[in-house]
Amino acid sequence: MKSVNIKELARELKLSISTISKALHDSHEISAKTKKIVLDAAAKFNYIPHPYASSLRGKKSKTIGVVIPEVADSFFSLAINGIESVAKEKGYHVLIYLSHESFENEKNILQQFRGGRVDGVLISVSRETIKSDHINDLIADGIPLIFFDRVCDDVDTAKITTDDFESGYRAAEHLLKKQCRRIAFLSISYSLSISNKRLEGYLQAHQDYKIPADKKMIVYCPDDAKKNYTVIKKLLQQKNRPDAIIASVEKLTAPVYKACELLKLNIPKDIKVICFSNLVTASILNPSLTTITQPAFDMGKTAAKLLFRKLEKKNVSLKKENIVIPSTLIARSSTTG
Amino acid sequence: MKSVNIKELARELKLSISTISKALHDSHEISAKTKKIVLDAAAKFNYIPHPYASSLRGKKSKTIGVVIPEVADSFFSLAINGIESVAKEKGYHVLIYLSHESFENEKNILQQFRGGRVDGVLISVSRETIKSDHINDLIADGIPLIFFDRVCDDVDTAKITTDDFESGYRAAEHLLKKQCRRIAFLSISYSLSISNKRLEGYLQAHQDYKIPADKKMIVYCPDDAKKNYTVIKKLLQQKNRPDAIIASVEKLTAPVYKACELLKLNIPKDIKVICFSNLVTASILNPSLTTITQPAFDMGKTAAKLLFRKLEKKNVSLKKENIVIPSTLIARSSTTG
DNA sequence: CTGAAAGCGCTAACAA
DNA sequence: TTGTTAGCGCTTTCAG
Repeated sequence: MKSVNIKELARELKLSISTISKALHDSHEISAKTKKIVLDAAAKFNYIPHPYASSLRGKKSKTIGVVIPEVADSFFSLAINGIESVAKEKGYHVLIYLSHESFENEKNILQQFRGGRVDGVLISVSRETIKSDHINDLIADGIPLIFFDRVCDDVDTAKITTDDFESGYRAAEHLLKKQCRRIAFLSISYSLSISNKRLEGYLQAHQDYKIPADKKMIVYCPDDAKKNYTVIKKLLQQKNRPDAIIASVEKLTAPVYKACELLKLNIPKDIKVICFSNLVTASILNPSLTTITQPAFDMGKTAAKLLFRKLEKKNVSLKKENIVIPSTLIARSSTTG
Repeated sequence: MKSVNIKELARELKLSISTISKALHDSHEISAKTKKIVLDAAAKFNYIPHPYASSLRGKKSKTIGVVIPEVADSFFSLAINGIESVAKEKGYHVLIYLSHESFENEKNILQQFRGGRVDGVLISVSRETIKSDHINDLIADGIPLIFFDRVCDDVDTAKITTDDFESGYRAAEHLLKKQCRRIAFLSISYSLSISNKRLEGYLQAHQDYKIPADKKMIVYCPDDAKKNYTVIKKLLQQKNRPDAIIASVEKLTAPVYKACELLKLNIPKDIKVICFSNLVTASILNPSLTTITQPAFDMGKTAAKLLFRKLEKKNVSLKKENIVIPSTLIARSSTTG
């Protein structure tokens, strides 16, 4: 049956629109009897409030915006699951936007948010993002925004991250302890928080273990599977080739394995591999892959929870809020032996 | 700078609200000079129209709803990419809802859509969905809805699918030609369109090749990784165990590989495996996995394009519209030898 | 070419 | 306890 609006419902019941509205909101100024009549009729006539009318009136959209670089990635899809689980519980709706790793896209998306489409924003910035005016502008407009995973350090708002420095350290340490001496680090950005912190951890481990880190072992990979394959192949073909690889994101797993296969480099004998990854298939790869597994679902969930806390209570502050949820190194065959 | 609304902009320019609105919409009744003044001021004062006010007035939300069973799945995340690519081009926003394979959830989500939150819907139904009243109700309310991948056959609206029957056939044929005689088929639902069509193809191939298909080889897997593992283990432990497995969805890959590993069954020597999968890692699994790869991105893109065609021209009909985009069998080591 | 005014569907202050 | 009314921000007749 066609659904009906509040006006039609009022006409049907010969009650005023406001009585209906109040009854529907269980207002104390409405008698129990009337409430029941209204509720029954609402069900019967299939009344569904127009969300945008309420939003316009009430200045809240019951919608949050989520901005991520891409969705075809285990980390981000699991994070969405976490976000969705709490949004659903709170009766909120989730608008998802993909920056596709482009700063320009990200800027346009955030600009749109300033019109009132969303009550709050959860973002993991693009690999290109170095300026943060677009983010500060949004926050200045009164839209609460929380970073998860990929943050802008210079923006003073809540950040949900994992222990990137420590993870980078542990990854390098794991390999150094296995006597690797030329550990390549595959980064995806010169500016990205996660890349840099993971890299710093990697460097610190080298320092602590008194192994010099070769600048040539730090390689930047573009956002293009084929190009990455080429870059990695070149890295592995140089005369002083690495004896281990740390790939800082999941996307790099396949090109690394492929390149090793092509060059007949045995993992782990000729070269050891660790990836930052949430791939379910890590354990059934050939060979099974040692991973730094991030708490993707939890990070999304935590970010969303905090956002809703802010949305529900005006006086909650997001400033200086920094939650770090640790990642786990899971050792498998790609670094064994 | 704080963004401004149309009223403030009007006051600022000493023009009427309606003039501003018309100028912003490039109306022919406004002089070029005024248009320029308005546009400049809009940029300067950072005017962003309130989307919900426009929606309320114009009866269109510029938003589409996407309902999928889950997002942490290569097929669906790639389909989202396809959908998003055209939504972005059209200036539409994408609300994503997860049914988590629950009919109840799906029903609630669609019920919400009846209030005017979205202009159109793209859906891939849950594995539990057998009734389709919730879908017909929505369509009856005038919300265009298009199925992609998982459809309800009894609903007369557009459906974007892949060639499930043929894919099931090809998968079975591929294995039958390699002398497999006890091919297990791992299904995820008794009712789901994709499961049934793939299964029918599988059965047809058996018939064509004059190989009897054993009912015991058709196994239903729940939506739970651990339980699936158990189910598959049991399947492989029976005395007359299968010599091949067709897994009808990506999620089943890991449990199949794990179970084989545990039972020391060599893939492909002891048992061959094909999965319906869009996993990027298929080619680097141990052994590399023969897949039926679906045109996920294209399916999402095609579904979205058709929806927008409908949204843009009222006279487009979605009835009897059936687009089938073929899948590809990619033979790899899991079925070789 | 520009402006006044109605109204999209809803909520809430104020009246009755 | 119920009803009247104003107005959220915008678009769109209709007048001027």
